[in-house]
Amino acid sequence: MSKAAIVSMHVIRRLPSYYRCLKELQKNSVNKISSSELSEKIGVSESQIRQDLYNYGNFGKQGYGYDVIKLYNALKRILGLDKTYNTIIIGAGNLGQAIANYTDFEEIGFNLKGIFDINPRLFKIKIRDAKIMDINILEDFLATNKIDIAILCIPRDNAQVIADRLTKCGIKAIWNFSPIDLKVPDDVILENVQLSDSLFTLSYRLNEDDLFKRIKKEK
Amino acid sequence: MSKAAIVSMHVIRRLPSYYRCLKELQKNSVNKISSSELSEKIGVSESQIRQDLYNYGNFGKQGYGYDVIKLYNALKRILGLDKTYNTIIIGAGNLGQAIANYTDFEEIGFNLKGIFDINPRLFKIKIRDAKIMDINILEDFLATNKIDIAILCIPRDNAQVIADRLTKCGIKAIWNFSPIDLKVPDDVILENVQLSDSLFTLSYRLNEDDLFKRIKKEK
DNA sequence: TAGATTGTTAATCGATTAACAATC
DNA sequence: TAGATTGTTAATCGATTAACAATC
Repeated sequence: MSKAAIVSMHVIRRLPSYYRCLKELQKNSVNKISSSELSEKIGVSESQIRQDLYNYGNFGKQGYGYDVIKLYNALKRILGLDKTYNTIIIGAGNLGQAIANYTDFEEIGFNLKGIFDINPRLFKIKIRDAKIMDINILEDFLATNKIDIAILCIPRDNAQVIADRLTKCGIKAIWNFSPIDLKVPDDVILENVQLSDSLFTLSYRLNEDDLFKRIKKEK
Repeated sequence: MSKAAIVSMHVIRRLPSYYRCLKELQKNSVNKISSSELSEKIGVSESQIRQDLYNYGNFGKQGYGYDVIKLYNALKRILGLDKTYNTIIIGAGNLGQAIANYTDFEEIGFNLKGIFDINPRLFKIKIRDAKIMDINILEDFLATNKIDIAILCIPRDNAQVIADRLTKCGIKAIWNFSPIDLKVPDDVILENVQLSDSLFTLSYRLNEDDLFKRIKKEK
């Protein structure tokens, strides 16, 4: 089991798109927005937007709507984006390197402190400010560096073993790109990005009409 | 709007983890599995597994359970993984290149036919079998090559324009990695992988306890 | 004050779980 | 035949939508 959230995950997963929208509005110097205008932009009902925000407090004014800057800052705080986080990447393959190179995350406060791999040929290579290190020194590294988030980009087979080592060292959040349903302790936050699951969902939907035509015929 | 699915997306998004599990079982030469055993492995209730499968037909035997190979093949077919797909990647930045290099997708039938970018310095570079080409020839390329899925890995600002060009050329499925809520015609399938949204959800959850302590205090 | 829009409760809808008859 | 487990309907639970009082 992974840590359970207080608010429904349905709500939580909508917050980033609210945040993205408010960020854009703010950039465009819009001062004010109503839930019905937001609804149109984001594709979520206005009722749901108000209901979602209601979980966290009152950010609007009756008869007026929401002050863009105020709501933007509220969402930023709610999402924990007013803080910074130290991260490490496990696995310096294509995906690991791509994420290491993706400077957008750095800009918003996710600071990459190191990369780990088993391949000695990669050791001492630097990706931006982060060294690629031997996975064998993982425990030592974590004992002397305060890391908030471990980003797992390794093949399926080793993923659970590495996850166990990470949580044993006190890592409290794993961003998992390995195609496996990891088991982590109750107090650890696990966020999965299953690229292949996403791709399979796409191929499913490309075929759904045909599938049901075939199912109908077979009856 | 993007194309609506026949079966609930809740069900569809569980199918890949069923598929992954059955693939593993098959590899380990397990012959038989019951919904309650599957439930334990996947972390979904046995009732839900039976209910989900029920959408697509009857794959088990009363008093016995499911034949692993039979259910595996059924899921493969349901997910459309018994076919092959031609893909292109738009955007040869870090993420685009990482996906291009990710041979796992190729092995299961997603064949990369080309990569497009605006940066002339990248043209003619090959990533595995796929050339990086000028985005200006996108329309020509699509007129002469049957492409099933476009993988969008470009910055936010151009994403909608490129999506419009793709759908105008008859592309019926977009796997979108750009951090933007794209608008596509009703008959186009849009599958989003919002990496930053996923990371924001993670930072939210790292802070949720504190957040609610603060909210409580403010009352 | 009148109009607008939030905050918040109540009603509805849909997804999940429970139950059990069918049947291997 | 007895035991087990699916297929399938019914009951429950939770999420979304609707409604409207509060109030700017």
